[in-house]
Amino acid sequence: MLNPAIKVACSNCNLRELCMPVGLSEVEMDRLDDLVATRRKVKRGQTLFTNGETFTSLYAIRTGFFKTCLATEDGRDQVTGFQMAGEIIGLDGIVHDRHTCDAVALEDAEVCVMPFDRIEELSREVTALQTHVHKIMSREIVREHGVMLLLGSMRAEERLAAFLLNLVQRLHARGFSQSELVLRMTREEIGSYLGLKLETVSRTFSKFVEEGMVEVKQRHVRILDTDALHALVNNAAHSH
Amino acid sequence: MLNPAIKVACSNCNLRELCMPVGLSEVEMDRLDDLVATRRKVKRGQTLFTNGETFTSLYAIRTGFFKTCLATEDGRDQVTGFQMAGEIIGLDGIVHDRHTCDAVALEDAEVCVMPFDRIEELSREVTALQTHVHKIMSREIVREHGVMLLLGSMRAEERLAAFLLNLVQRLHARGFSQSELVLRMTREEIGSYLGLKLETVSRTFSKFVEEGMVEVKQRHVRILDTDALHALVNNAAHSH
DNA sequence: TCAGCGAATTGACGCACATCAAAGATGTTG
DNA sequence: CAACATCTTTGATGTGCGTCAATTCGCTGA
Repeated sequence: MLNPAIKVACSNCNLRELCMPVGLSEVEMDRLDDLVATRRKVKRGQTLFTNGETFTSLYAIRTGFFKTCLATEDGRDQVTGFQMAGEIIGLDGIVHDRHTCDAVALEDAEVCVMPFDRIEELSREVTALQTHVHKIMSREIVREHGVMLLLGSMRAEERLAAFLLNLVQRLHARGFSQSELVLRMTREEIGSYLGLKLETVSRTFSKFVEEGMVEVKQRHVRILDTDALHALVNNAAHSH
Repeated sequence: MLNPAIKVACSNCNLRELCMPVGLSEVEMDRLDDLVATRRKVKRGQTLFTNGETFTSLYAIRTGFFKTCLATEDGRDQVTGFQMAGEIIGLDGIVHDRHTCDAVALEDAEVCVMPFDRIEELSREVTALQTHVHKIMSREIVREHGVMLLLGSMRAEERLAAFLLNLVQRLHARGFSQSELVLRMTREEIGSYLGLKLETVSRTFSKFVEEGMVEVKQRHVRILDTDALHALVNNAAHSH
């Protein structure tokens, strides 16, 4: 630690528990510090990587907020996820050594660049890292299952409720409020993620406000009745 | 190969190129033969694993056809995928050492059971296997991105067209016809996967038949105009 | 302070798909 | 081969969300 200002290692990073395996020996931890080749800043609106680009690295988000989205030739556009500090992005590129979606910063951001060949090399030697990589990928698969459930079987209110609860839950895990959040994305981006049009997102917010479940002021959201939101998601009041 | 009737190894398996890495040395191939602990038969309608069950192994499908589905307490049910010979299932279980969905055989099936600890152990030593495992998981992530696009932005006809094209393409890769297929799942299961009701699936099939794009006799489907189906998927004729 | 602009809200209307219902086809079992 | 359960098709009707359009809000910069 001669010069902490320059060498900022994973072992000192306060996001460590989110990105890295836990319970490492000191030796292992030292080795993992080599995973991060460089840092990279991405300005709001800029892309971290884009569809078609050669895949070389995974990225751990240090600060900022991203969306990943799929754009098809015919002009369809689907947001496939929103990622925040401590989360890993770029996994889509592994299959074909080429990214298959765009990662766009929704606010000024900084990421740790982890060359994938280095990850593979190290995870052959550090079992905890190997397991960790597998779990990260599996977690992403399970998350997407949840999105499929949402898109395939929920109504607008249920989708938005699930979305809000998921966001606060993740923010809370990072030390933020359980009930207050600032949306980094537009109504249109929320809509794309949830398979809804922006007007529907807006109307659904308004409905939640009318019913006293949340307060909404532009992108500032305060959740007043978490239970009611949970009930919405779980009760599938489709019923007959 | 003293007793090929008993010891049926990956190295002899005709699905090898689908399940296993390619370009292995003979030594490596021999080692990979140890991956498969046992075989397991699953009768039609039976589950290979279920939500909540402890995760121990990945499964390579030898014969048969599976669906994976998520069931929520409140009675929602979402088919998250259909899997055929040569495909790997069980990846969802890795994160929490517990499966998060059900895998149900849609016809009598047989799978190769590959204990995951053994996979991890071997892939620390055989680089090609390590890469392969990563690619399989990444492929699943990318596939799910595609499903999100489908569920989030396509209309019924587009969804069904995409579904049929995907199925024949995978079947073709396994040596079957490019234009004929037998659906192993019900209209309801197709609907669940596509975020539609079974009646809509049935009606959409009927529409395709009227327009001369396919022939449908119950579960037997013959594709008459592949290009028309592709056009449906790509043209996003939402337009204005 | 005000102009300008993208984002968000709200309303009116239409449509794609869901829902409800009934009949027909298929295959399984005794 | 009859009897039954399951799956599929088709029709009639309803509705949640999309579409189109007009304001309104709130930020940014001159």
